[in-house]
Amino acid sequence: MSQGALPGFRDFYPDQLATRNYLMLVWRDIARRYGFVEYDGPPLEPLELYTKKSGEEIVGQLYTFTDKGGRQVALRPEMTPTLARMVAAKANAMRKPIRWFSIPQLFRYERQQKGRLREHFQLNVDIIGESSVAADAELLAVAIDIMRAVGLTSKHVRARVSDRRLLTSLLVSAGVEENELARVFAAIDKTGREPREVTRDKITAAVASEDARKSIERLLANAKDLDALAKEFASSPQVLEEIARMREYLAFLAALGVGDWIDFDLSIVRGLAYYTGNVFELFDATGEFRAICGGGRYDDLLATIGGVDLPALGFGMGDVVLTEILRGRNLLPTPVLSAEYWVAAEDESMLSEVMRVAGRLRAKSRSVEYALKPQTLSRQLKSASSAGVTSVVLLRRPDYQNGKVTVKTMADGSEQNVGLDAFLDSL
RNA sequence: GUGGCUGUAGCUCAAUUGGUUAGAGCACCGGACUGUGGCUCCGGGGGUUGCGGGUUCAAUUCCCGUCAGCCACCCCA
Repeated sequence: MSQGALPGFRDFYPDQLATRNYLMLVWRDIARRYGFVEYDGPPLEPLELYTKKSGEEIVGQLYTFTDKGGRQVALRPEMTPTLARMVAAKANAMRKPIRWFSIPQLFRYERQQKGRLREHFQLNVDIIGESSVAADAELLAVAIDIMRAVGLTSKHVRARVSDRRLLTSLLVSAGVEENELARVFAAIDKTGREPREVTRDKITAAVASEDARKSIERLLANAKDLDALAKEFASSPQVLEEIARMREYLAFLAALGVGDWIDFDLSIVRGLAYYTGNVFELFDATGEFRAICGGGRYDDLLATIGGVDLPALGFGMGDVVLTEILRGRNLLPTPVLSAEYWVAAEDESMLSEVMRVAGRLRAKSRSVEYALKPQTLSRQLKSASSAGVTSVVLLRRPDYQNGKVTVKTMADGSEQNVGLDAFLDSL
């Protein structure tokens, strides 16, 4: 075997690149429909851009090196810090809310596995400078509309939504102490993926109060039932306020036409520490794939990174998992990699005439191939056929001298003798 | 970082209890069907059996290591 790409990195052969381009086309189109504009930043950033937010431990998962100027640099593992910097630099000058999206290639030095490589392309969609619930609904609608655009339905994909403010108010109301919250969050985040006993053990370890633990049990039992939670914890005004916010969010999502994709699920917490409010994930309904997309509100992050205090929310959607799902469901379009026309000549000495005709077709924006070496007509047609062109423009010496060519449609073999000029004008 | 499974041509797979120059289909290139493709037939290129050691008269086949891939854990994009 010859050596391939580095582990976790991909070679994109033409058909694979066509798939990637297709996805990006959809991403750009849907983002555009929602009024988002595209930006980009450098793939290489100062290391401290990432350590400032996440601490030193993240360095182990970054591609880092010292450049020739002695700077510590890293290949970007996520886009948000770059976004924060760019927005912060011109925050005052920009109309709010800012609706930006980007499709960066991101890098992470980790053991690769299904749906997760060391490099991927990720759509990032962010709204900055708007704290209203409508913004949260708008953001999630973008992600769901992308699912629709690639042919997935609400049966295939579910959006699970929650809100850390709601979860926090519920836990506080249940009697969990401030300093216990983080560990309870972590335990709840894993609820769907590990046995109930493990979750219970973790909560027992994290929470001192017996009563609080019992409340958490009831809370988890009703994690997908907003009405039940409202009833159960009706004594807390804080909880009721948060539930009202969630109801408004769900109502807005319905108004945006994506209501049937949504499942309320309090156990969605998301690993990233910087989420402050609404959080959501998009999952394949069969559960055999990783999350397609994840995001939420991070109102404090811009102040931390960029030094500008603006509320913000966003999501990331990677190309790897989405491509796997679409391939599994046979929803990837067959890429068209063939030229439209093949110019052939009956007479092997007519190569320069072939070139002239090819040139005129190309000037008409048509994609054209022809045999680069002298070949029999039989061979040329064989090549044209295997190249997959839809039509062959055939030159015969006497006809061509009279300005005529034969246009052959490969699908049915039909031929038409036409004037070259008229044919070109018809394109 | 931990553990399990796997590794033969570009792809999908063969190769009798370890036994002679590792085969086939598809793909690719070319020829024939005497200058209009898709069919058919013929031929060709392409493998130090992932790599490195070991056991053996003999290793694709057994053992060890290593690399890579897949899966799970960890962690998250």
